[in-house]
Amino acid sequence: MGRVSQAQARENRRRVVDTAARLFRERGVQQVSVADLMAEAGLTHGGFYKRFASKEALVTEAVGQAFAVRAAELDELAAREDHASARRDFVEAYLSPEHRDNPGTGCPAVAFGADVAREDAGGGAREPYADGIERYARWLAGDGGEDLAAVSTLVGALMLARATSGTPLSDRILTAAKESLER
Amino acid sequence: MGRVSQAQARENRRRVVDTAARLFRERGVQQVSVADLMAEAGLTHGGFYKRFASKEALVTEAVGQAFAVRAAELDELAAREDHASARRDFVEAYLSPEHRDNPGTGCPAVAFGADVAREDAGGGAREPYADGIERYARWLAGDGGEDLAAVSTLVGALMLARATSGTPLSDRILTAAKESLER
DNA sequence: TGTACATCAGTGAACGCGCGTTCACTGATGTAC
DNA sequence: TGTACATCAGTGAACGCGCGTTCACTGATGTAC
Repeated sequence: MGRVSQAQARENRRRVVDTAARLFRERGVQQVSVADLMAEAGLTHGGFYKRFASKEALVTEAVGQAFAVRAAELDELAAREDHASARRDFVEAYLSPEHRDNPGTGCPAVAFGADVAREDAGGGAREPYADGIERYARWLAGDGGEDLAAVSTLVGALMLARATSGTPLSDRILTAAKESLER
Repeated sequence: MGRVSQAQARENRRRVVDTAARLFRERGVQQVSVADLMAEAGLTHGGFYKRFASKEALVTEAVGQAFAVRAAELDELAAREDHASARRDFVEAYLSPEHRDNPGTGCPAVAFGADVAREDAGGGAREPYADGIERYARWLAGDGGEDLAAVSTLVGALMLARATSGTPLSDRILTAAKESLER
């Protein structure tokens, strides 16, 4: 193939991170090989280590990227309507069957939770993860405080709904959490 | 070593399941090899397939076993005091730093959540998992109903506290969820 | 109760496979003049 | 502006390793008589 322009190289790298952010959330970090990932991004696996120090380094970037996209969505929602409406719309979308069934573009806190929890304390993904959670909590409170209980309810309900997906319990979890948060 | 008595064989099998229930929760299913597991149970890996159809089948048993132990603990707690006190004690213990820091003997809903969510809908672990969640929810309600929102808050807070463990945010999550559930 | 033998729990080496990572190579891009 | 050459993004084969699983074997247990 030969050398590729610097602009194209940057674009390729960006596409690898975006693809990782999606695939890691869909299947879990362990179930996505470097070769899978690169193929999905339209490249071969050999070049991976020209751009990333290791698979683990990519995980850190993918976590940061996924949270950054989410933060932008939250800001956009907040800009469009008053806080109470924005919060209601967000909770509604978060606890919807669509969100449950599409982890690839969904909440990084749920999708990366187990992986980050098992990473050693020194692992790089813990920092963007914690920042993302704080941001969720402040956004939900809306008054400068942080609503960490609401974040817990949202995240827990989505994880449980996914783990029980296919059983009638799954929808009941989403509904119960929604009612509890809109009270 | 030669043949071992039937009683000893049953005991060995039980120890493998118990060890799996602990190690899978501590490190995650993928990070525990069959050889690791058998060594930790004091056996060699070769005999594994005399007792289990596959590693996946053991996961299903380990999930069921972990939830069964938890259910027994809940029943014992409920037998000792009135529902309000039992619930308060349970929430307190569930959202403690000790529980956060000891996943091996802790809540299976959190430890197995990601693995069960990614298992195909036909996977065997989904059923014991969903049963375990229903049991939590009914126990927390105490009146014949089910408090799925409270389960979501508990599970979400524990997962987030583990993923942010080592940062000051982790303790704040536990405290916020506790206050929200004791209101 | 004692003996002979079949059973089978557990052993340890081996298998095939996929993974993360490395590396020599290609050839278009970027740059020095 | 045009030319010569150095750079380096991406390729594809190869590496070592660990994993889930299989299997021939050992020898104490269990049982038929």
